[in-house]
Amino acid sequence: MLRTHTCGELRREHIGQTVTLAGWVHRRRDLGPILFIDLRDRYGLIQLVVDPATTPEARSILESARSEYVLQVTGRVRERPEGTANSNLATGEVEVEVTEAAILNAAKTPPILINRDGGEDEALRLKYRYLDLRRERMQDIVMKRHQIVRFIRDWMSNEGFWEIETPILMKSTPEGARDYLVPSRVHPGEFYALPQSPQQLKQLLMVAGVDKYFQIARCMRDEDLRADRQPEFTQLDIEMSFVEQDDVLDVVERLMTELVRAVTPHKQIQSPFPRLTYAEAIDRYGSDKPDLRYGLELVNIAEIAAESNFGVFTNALSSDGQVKGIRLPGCGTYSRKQIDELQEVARIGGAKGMAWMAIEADGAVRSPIAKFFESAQLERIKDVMQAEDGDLLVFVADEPMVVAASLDKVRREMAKRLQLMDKDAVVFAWVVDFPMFEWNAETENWDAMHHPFCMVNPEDVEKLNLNQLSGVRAAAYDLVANGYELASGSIRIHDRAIQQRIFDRLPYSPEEIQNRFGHMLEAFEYGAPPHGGIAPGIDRLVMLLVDSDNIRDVVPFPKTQRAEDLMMNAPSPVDEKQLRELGLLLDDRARARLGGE
RNA sequence: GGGCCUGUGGUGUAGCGGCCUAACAUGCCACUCUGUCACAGUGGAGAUCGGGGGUUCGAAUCCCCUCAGGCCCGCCA
Repeated sequence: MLRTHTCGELRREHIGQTVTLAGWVHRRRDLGPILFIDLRDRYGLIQLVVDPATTPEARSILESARSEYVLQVTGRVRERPEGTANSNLATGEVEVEVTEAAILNAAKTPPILINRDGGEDEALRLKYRYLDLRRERMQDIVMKRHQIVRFIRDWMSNEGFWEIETPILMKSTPEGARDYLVPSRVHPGEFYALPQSPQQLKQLLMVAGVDKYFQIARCMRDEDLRADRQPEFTQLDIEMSFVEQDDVLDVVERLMTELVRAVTPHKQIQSPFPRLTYAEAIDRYGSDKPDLRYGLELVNIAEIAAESNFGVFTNALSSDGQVKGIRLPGCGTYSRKQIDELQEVARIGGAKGMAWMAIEADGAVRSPIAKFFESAQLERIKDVMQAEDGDLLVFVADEPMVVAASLDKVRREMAKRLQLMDKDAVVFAWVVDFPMFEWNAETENWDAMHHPFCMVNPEDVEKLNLNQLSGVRAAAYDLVANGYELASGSIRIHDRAIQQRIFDRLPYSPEEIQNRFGHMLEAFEYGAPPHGGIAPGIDRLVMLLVDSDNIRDVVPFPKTQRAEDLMMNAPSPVDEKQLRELGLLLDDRARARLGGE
């Protein structure tokens, strides 16, 4: 070893010992003859003192040491002189008097400052990610992520789950997300797909009698990125046999509760987790992943709106639409400009406009649409929305999904502006009873909302038979927390007949079904146990627990919004020879692009 | 595919038609300094303002195109 101790571990009890340390120059304070260096490693900082009076040799070696140089030093740990202790440092009561020093490696001046946090253009941080990761904040996140994953592995193992690896080279499944494809050299013209999730394999493991499976599984989806979405991400993949919905929820609820208490004890969580149906979540919050740290619930004013003379409201209602509003406490003094900004927020959700009523301090209603309402109707609106003097009421009238999406956007934006989110609260909730089918306007077909192996709610089997697909609920559930979808799962179909009835409703021909799912259907004929599972997203969980609102913070080597790795420069062109081996040719568009660069 | 925001010495910002021969902070270099800890002090180097085109007597500043990063819509079973 090049060291006897780490920089962060030295304390009073080491006083008098001769130690050898290795680390990076965090900061250098040259007072002329005497030189102080803060030496840094993963474990912390320690102050080195280099005094030419006692060790002229070491002093001259370290003369050239600059930020981020890698040093090895030997010296005696001693108490700092009276009055010079630094209480900001864990090692602040001691220092190391250097007697021997070696520069293990010099360093160019780094493009980002390791000893100062953030602020740079993120592209620069990503290009020099190995430097960014040296910073205290990033090291804390990397460590926290390790602790979380380690806790999960131990906990799941103790509960009797087996961790089992599944292939990365998989079969393409055209439904769902776009696959990342890997060409086969042995079979030119054929492709593997990287897994979007180990969904089918974990179900097959249940058929195999594994009973309780988990995996810290990497998943890849070739879809566009968001602040909480990377093209590759990590899931805690779970599957269990002979279980019902409550059994799966119970496992995850206990895991999450114990995990948060163990790893981030400063976070407040409530237990048991509240449960909302999908319909209730959409109705009250306009979202299937509501942030329950604050209220600002959606209120239906259809009854009153229907009696008004406001055409936008009455027209929406007469064409199966809704009229809903949100009460924004204390925002009655919003200026025209502030309201316009909010309208822009509502438009992002698809609304064509946003009506508003400001309640003045004396209770009077100030609103461009007030003239379409009788004063008794205005009072009823104030009443159902529980409006108080000084509030602002905003309304959207449109088809239900647009009302939900717009008011969800407004609700989230206002929670931010009014600072209603408690940073140290993690409010988990279960969203249950998801619809089984989703109308796809583009293909004009019904798609499986979760996936086609998802169990139908037994109460809705009759609707399935009658082909009333919009009302069929699935035994599918999500775990949400602070406005994020944290996990998604379902009880699966183990009954071949019901499975067939689901496939009958989906836009697949018998040949397609055989081709895509034949192996699953065949497996299910050999005694598949009733089973179900769920998959919490590790990245989002870490985000939540380290107070980050960006997934790139919690992924050591993330990709940009255009799915590039700025450090490695991936993706990149490959040799003609590699393409030939795989039987691949670039088309004109691809060649023009590469030639033009 | 679309909307919005950002891009000025190494880094972060200011400047938003002529006062810019581009300012400030920090970092970097040199010198002084024996108890600092974001050391201090003095001096110095360093950017033609993401790139291209245009408008103008004059462009970092206005317009168009383009590149890069971000947020969002679509997409994400």
